[in-house]
Amino acid sequence: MVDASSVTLPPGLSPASPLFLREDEVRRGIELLYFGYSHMIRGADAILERHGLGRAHHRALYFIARKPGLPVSDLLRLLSITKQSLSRVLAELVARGLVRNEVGALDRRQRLLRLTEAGIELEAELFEALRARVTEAYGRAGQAAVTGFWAVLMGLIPVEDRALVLSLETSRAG
Amino acid sequence: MVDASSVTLPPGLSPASPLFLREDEVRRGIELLYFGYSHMIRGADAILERHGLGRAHHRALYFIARKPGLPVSDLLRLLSITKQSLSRVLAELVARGLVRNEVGALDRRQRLLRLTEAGIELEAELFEALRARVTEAYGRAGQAAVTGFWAVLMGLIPVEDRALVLSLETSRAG
DNA sequence: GATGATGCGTCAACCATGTTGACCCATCTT
DNA sequence: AAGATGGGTCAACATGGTTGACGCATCATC
Repeated sequence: MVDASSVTLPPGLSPASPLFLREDEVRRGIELLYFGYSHMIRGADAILERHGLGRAHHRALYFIARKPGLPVSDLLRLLSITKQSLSRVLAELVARGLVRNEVGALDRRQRLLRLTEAGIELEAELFEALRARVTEAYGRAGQAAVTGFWAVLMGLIPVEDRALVLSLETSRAG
Repeated sequence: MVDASSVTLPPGLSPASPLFLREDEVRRGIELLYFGYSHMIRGADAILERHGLGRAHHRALYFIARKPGLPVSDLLRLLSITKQSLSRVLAELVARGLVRNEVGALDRRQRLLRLTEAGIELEAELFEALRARVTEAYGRAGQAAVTGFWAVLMGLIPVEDRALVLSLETSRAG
């Protein structure tokens, strides 16, 4: 349990009532999730197009940036796609000099993925597009709302998959 | 401003700190949105497959169920796809007897979309799959969290598009 | 009442991104 | 030495999107 102070609501949006498990409230959540997700993702499309890349490339770049040196198998699990599908994306990113491929030190069968300098630069540009939108939404809604946002979303993830998501968190001392 | 009581966090997830606009907190939001959305949507895949339908059909069914009698143009705006793409989906739904097509009363150029009895039944089944997941997440996180969840997501939607989302809300007297 | 704009449907070609299935190689494990 | 695992690759195909061009019925306007 965590104390939440206050949540600022955008105009037209009423707060959850005690009957927040009714069908209408569920549909509202589904719709907001759909539109919110769509718009956030769309925010990077212009940049991607300028570079001749698609959303699949963006997802791969994002996770490689997030976990530099992650093996292909980890990326496969994060993306929930087949290796055939991923290999096409990865091959293009490598060909464009955005991603690099090292042999694993512990297990030489593994291929550890990293962004090149150019890759880091592009991912930063893509991230900035998302960051602008997310911090705007965070800031307007407030700290308490953000905690609630996280809590509901984590609850939508099956328990057995949560460790994977938490594994992305930057470990920080303190 | 709305008072929020308390938010229950899943294990492993810390609440937003006063520094909740930092890069790490933004990335966490992006990731939770990605995984939460993906898993929610995936929850209907088994039903869809049993009926030989895809996610595109699901989206169309969902919005037609939500706004019975909506014109094709509204559905196009909700889905953000081209009419050529939608017409393929719609034609299949009509052929399967899940969606019906009326001529508009005010404007006879419009085609107003409705679910048939079979369509209503299927959509209810699909909705139930999502509802189970969403109410579970809502219930575990708590009412205050849900309000925050909505507030952040609405904030991610560009102001000019929010009316469209709000137009889906069931108007309720009182 | 002709003219133009609008809502919708359709043909065709193409693109992005996913799938299944089969097969191969290098490397790790036992 | 034998088998399991991580990864790459070829090929065929599915899904769901795009652009562009065109046609028709209907509405709105001068």
